[in-house]
Amino acid sequence: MKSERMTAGRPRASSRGTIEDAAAELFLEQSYGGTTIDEITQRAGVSRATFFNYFSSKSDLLWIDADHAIERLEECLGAGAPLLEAVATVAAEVGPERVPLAVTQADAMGTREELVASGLVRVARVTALIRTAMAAESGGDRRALSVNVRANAVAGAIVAAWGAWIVGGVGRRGLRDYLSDALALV
Amino acid sequence: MKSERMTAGRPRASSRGTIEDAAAELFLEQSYGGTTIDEITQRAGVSRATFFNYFSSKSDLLWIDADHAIERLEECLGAGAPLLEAVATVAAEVGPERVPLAVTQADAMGTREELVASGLVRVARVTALIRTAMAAESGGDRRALSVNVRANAVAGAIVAAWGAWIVGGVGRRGLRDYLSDALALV
DNA sequence: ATGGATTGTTAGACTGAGTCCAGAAATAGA
DNA sequence: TCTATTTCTGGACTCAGTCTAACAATCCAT
Repeated sequence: MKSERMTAGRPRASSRGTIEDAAAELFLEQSYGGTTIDEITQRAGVSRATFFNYFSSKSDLLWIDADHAIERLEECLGAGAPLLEAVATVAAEVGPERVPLAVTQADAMGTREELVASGLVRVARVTALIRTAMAAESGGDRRALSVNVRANAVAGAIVAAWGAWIVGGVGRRGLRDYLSDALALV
Repeated sequence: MKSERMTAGRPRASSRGTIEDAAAELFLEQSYGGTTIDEITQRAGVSRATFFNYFSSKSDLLWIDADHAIERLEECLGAGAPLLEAVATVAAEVGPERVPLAVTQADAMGTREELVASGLVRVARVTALIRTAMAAESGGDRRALSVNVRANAVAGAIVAAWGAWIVGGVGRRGLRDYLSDALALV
């Protein structure tokens, strides 16, 4: 299902990782807004068109780890795991090294609109996952007001916990502790 | 404080309203993604640069009414009104004609990403307002996890109620009814 | 080997959003 | 009339994102 080399065709160069590394360097040197896709691909030694073979937008680079976690959550839920268990499972996989680039860039650029918007798109995805999972568990309509309200509350708690974990205690406490605190409130 | 004509300077042409009207027409004719800012300003009989005198981005046009409501909420909260009362006050001012363009355009737009992102930016603003209001009322730290979780939940309930009001019952029930239902759940 | 078929990579042109700036136009007040 | 102030305009510019046709590297079948 993944990138198993089972078929013909030109093999991928190491493009994806190279691009990620080049971007991370440049963002630290010049900030997110100050670096262009051209610069990233030049440093990566790759053509500009290749960038869009691997990422659909520049801001995707900021959320690589978050997107990975969201995919994992989707997998767990798709495999039939109950909601809170799936959340806990994914949270356990998220180590302290997984602080997304977006956060380190947040200071350097104030609250840039594009950063906020690209991050919120991820929040919306998580919320959608939770909504369908909750509807499935409770047997209710996915579009019912009560389901929406509760899904928003749970998603909000997860995001708040994740944010607190990042700003406050990546080293001190695990993400799971923050999560259980937050989820206890809803 | 507002736009009281008290000082000198060239008076504004009716540009803002003209642009809004032209945009609304074109969005209905061609969809949001299918119309350019050039087309909007041409139909409005105004230069392209003028557009950015009145709006900071194309997607602002989709959220004019929502932004107005958010401003009102901010005013009420700034005047010292308690949170739930301020929300109710603003909700009472929102009539059925206030269904934002964004919603009518949701179908017509091929990729809804931009629409979602621009809408979520508004959600984030509301959440920020609620967070500071809640911190002020409870005397807690605005950055505390509990405050964040509860603010997210309340904001999520408001958004869910607003969405249900739009899709389900603009004509049948008032926004206030949906709001009280949703807020009762958190 | 030879020749597809398939997939990754590239160059280049193109669209459109958003920024910037210098200057013209329209007003109020001195 | 002159000046300060504000809006409006045209044009040039940067950059993200799309698209396409060609090129390169691989596998497989003949």
